[in-house]
Amino acid sequence: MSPRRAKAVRGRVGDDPATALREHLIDSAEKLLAERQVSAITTRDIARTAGVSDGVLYNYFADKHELLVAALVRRYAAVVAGFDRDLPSPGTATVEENLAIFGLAALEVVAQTLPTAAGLLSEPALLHRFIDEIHRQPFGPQRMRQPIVDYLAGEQQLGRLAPEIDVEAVVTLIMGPAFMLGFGEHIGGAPREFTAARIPAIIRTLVRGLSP
Amino acid sequence: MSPRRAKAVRGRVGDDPATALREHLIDSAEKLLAERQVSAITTRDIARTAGVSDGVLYNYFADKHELLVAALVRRYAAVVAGFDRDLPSPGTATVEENLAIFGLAALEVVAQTLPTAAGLLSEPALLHRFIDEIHRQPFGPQRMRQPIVDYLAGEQQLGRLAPEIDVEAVVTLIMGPAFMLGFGEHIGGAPREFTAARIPAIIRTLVRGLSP
Amino acid sequence: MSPRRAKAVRGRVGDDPATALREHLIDSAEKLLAERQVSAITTRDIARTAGVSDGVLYNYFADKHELLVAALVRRYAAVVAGFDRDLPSPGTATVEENLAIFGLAALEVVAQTLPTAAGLLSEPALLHRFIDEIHRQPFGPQRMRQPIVDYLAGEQQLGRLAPEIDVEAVVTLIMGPAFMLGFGEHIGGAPREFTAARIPAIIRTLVRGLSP
Amino acid sequence: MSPRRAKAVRGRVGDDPATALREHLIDSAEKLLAERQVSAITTRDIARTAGVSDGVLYNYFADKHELLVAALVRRYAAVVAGFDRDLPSPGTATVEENLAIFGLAALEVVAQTLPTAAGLLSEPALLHRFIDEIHRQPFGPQRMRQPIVDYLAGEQQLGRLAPEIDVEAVVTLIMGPAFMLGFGEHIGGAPREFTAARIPAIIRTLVRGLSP
DNA sequence: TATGAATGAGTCTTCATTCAT
DNA sequence: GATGAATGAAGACTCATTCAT
Repeated sequence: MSPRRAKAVRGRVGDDPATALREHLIDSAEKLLAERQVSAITTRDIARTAGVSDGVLYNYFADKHELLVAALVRRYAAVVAGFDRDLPSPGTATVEENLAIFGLAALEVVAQTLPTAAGLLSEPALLHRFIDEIHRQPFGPQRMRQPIVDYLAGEQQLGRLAPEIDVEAVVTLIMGPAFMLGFGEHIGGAPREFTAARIPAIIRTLVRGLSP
Repeated sequence: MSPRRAKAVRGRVGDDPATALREHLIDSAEKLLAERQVSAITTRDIARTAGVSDGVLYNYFADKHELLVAALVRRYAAVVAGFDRDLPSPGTATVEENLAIFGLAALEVVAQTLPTAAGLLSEPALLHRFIDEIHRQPFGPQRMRQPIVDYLAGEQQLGRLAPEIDVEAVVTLIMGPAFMLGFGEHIGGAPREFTAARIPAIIRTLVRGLSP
Repeated sequence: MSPRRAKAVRGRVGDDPATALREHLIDSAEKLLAERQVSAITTRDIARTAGVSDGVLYNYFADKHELLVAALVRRYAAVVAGFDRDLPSPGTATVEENLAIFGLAALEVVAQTLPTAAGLLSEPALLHRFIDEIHRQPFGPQRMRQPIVDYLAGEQQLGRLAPEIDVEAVVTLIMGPAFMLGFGEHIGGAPREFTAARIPAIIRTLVRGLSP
Repeated sequence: MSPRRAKAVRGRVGDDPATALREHLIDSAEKLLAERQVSAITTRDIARTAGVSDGVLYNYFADKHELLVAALVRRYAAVVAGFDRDLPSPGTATVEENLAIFGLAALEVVAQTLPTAAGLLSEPALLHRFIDEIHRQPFGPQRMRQPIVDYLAGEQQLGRLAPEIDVEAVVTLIMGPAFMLGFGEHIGGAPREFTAARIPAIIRTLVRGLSP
């Protein structure tokens, strides 16, 4: 009565059978996204990885890009979720230590995200569809800045941070360096230990300011 | 009797005839690099732009990538040279004003460089050849940091900057945000006026520090 | 317990349940035939239009072509039936007026039939199956000529038409131009008003003959 | 100095080498056009028939349709040229004999043209490009009617044809039946001898008129 | 018997690279 | 050395047909 299921997802349980393969395809695309550039992923690769035939993806997605966008969103969501874990709360430890944790977390995110994001820049059409989709989700670009903003506001209330500080500027001063170091990992091949080791000094400098 | 020269470079003087066409090809590739993504540049485009035949490039370069790497290096050099222009000297104006100028210059560089750099990340083979080449040149990644380092050291000697400051950290705190804002221009379509307007507050926050 | 019927034909009465769906599929295909080229009709289109699943058609027809042939035959029958309506009888009005009516009716038939017939020519296999089928029906190609033949014979008996006339030749002289004008509508985009306006002069010329 | 030529056209002389392959490709497409429906011709077929690689055609034509249009035009031109041969002049033989010759010539043209023309109806995009092109040529649809028009006008001046006759109507009365009989050859498989044998009676009927 | 997802051969088109001239 | 046409491997996408459920 129901149509047959693809071999690849047979035995999979707890799924709506109608969407099991759709999810499986997104999984496969996401997996490929983790190992290579978007531009190097063909529809055939995805089908092979998923263990299904070449044409299936068009039963679930309008075109290749639609599938890739779904995979990119899922990947982005996973990374963002990882970022949230183990972030410090206002009032604990010292501000400097806490901000260093934020910096390291941001570096981690950048390292995981950058290759994909950069590859996306080479595919304007795909990029725009991704942007549109991400803005429709509960996590836009502000999503990752918010935890830092909240933390900083908390510390200001506790008096551990100057009240007149421009919070958004601070966020950029924390994430920007992480961004740049992450780029260096990819472009220059700098190892993580090296880039991570730079964070504390950067944060300390930021906290103390430059004046004599 | 010397061998025939391509029409496109005939009449060019002061060059070793053997390398005139090579340079001309690099010029053409560089021009295209300024207009579009690496991945959108075909060998035919380059030949057309150069006004020469499709096949010549293989007389001077092992393959398309080798030519592109040469063009990327040249482009990088040009951008770096532009960065050097009009940078402030220690002791002039205020430190905050001067650092904002560095920040804006960095943003400019990032904006000009990022699409190309990002495109490069999509082509690992090309990327590595570029990296190898760039490290062989007098300007590695440190090349752009150096002017800021020099400026900061100068201000330290003048006593306008705390002597114990970690100069490298400051450089990252200036270039990192520029980096990130530049990325935002491409990913999010933020206009230059908007990103540039953020620089002063960022620099001010950096100069003052976060402590109450 | 009788086997399940497709949702789309449930509640349909007075049919052999076993053939209800078969007929419904033919209806749907015929509907599509009226809207677009045979070559532009997919099995999926038919299934969607019929409101049934993609696979059913293979329970009733050997393949797509068999279904299409059935639909083509039905469509042809409908068009021919339309042709019969409102044809003039011998002895009424004038012969010239009456033949113009036949000419216009033929033009109408051609206009409705040609795109489909032409599309059929593109698919030899389908064409031959259609031809075989149509010859098995009570209406072959002669079916449409007969009303004209009968009318002409009637007029001959009434003495309004020369008795020595080759009736089959006249039929071709009426339908042929209609055929050609109908083709012109499709190939050249000539509007119906234009082609229809040519019929009277053609008939008049035919009736009068060419001799001085 | 000049680039190599495709194996397939090597040794071909009297051609501009630059266009030899272009012509060869059109030839090959035209050949295929003579044996099967437009819709059944793939780019690969053309390349194979031409004895060249799959991609060449895109060096000479924007796309598949552009090549097919060129082949269609050439084919149409050849048929039209054939039509012109051996047409009778006013004043020779009898009008009836001469018009029969026109009728047979038209039948020949239709027989050669119809399958292709019909196939074209199934491909609207291609059809329109063909129409546009044909209207740009010295032979539009009027091209084949003109010789008949000229002949009829000549006979009118000689007094062998009634002066008040609608010449365009006569042309349609000659070509229309040829059209229809030609269709019958394809649809019904009627042999040429049979269809050709009908022409004289049709012409005789046309010349004499229907009145008693 | 009906379902509709899965299959996979086949289509047009692009482009880096080669090589006869 | 320069030319630029020829090559052919890929890539995204369509759709008639099958078949597990």
